[in-house]
Amino acid sequence: MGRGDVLHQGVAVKTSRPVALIDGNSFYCSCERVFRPALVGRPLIVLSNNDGCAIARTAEAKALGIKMGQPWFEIRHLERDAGLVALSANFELYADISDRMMAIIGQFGPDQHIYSIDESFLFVDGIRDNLTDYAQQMRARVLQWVGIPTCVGIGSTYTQAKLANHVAKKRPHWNGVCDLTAMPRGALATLMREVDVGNVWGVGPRLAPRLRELGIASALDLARAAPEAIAGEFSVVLARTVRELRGTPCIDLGADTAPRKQIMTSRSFGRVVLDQAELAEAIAEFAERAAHRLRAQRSRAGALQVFIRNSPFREREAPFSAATSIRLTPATQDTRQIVQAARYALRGIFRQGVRYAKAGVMLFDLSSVDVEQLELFGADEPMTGNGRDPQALMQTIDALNARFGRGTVKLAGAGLAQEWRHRPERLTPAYTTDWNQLPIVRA
DNA sequence: TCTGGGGTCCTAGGACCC
DNA sequence: TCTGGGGTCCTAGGACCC
Repeated sequence: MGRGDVLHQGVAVKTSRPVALIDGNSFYCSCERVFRPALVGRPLIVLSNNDGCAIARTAEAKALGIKMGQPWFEIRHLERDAGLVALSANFELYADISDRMMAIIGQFGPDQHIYSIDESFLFVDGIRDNLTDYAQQMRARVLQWVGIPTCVGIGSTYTQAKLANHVAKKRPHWNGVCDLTAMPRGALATLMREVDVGNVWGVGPRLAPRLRELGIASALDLARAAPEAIAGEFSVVLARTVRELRGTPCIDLGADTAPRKQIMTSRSFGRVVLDQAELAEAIAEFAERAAHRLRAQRSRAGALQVFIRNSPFREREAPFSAATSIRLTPATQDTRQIVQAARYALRGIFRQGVRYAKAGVMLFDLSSVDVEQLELFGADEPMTGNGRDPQALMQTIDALNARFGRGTVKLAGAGLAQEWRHRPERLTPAYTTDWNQLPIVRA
């Protein structure tokens, strides 16, 4: 337990502090609009990695009835019929704009928790201003400095802040900021009664119908349920949500610097893959990328999993999905060993005649490289500067790729043609991260 | 009919999040 | 014809131990 913690019914919880959740409106779409202002006011969506489905929609696109995750082929007629604009996801751009946005928000308080590419929690205790005014200053600065419109929700817990943010987004009269901590009890109850239980953070599409069957239909109903009963009927996780809705902090988001516990690289293919050799190329590529991300967080992997599958959407094909895990002993961060292990795993699960649509490699049992671990019965010597250090080769490859661009140096096994790879067709330039793609501004 | 009583560790799968 | 890619935590059940 740290400072500021208290014991609550035998459970350590944080004492309540007002916390704000700031997030970008239709974040990916807003990033695109920064560099193409002509898109402002038009219905716009950003498509998933495979140009497969909509993963971000502007208000105008939502008004056309486009759902989150809706397949592109179902809505592409709107391009012609309703002036819809669809762009391929430009994650390089979004990540860079996210960094800038988060840095600005961080100027408004020392205790910021970046939760996703477009969301961060910021503790706002000790602010002398009215919190709504403070949040409006934050929105104004983010909008002016990076061009991203945002909304802010403020509550006594993360779950309340999420609820407030949801309300701020949905109801224009809040003007983008909703502060639950400033509301009288009665007004808070009225507001929570109007929020569907399915919109509560932590209640997904499985739990919401089960809750409604029990007569728990709104956020208020859930807040008024007995946590013990909820824990029994559902889970301790949902019971925490109940307590959080009531204003008792129960969720610990952990440190932003904590390394990932698993690293996955997977892709749907641009076309059907039948051939084992081609599948092996893709697996090698995924393993190489996963290994790179592994080294970036200074970890080793103690195990690896490979999975392959056909499309779950093709009804005339029997569903096929196969996966296998193998141990990496000793744990490694060497691309060559990881690729070799992944190829070996593939040989164990490959089946001829399947029309493969997707594959992936997952690394887990991760441990820090900063803790030296030798194999108990192995002949390993500690890796010192004797010129044969495998880590040195990996560092050199990573450094070359960092300097000259991803894929400059890679293992031959990943293939050069990569016909399985999907080529995005509607990709905007890397406006902010590539000298050759900087937008030209004429005075 | 009756068939111990704890523990721990691991894994697969389910729920959620963005 | 065409349907994303990451992550987290928790639970239940089996293997195994004494």
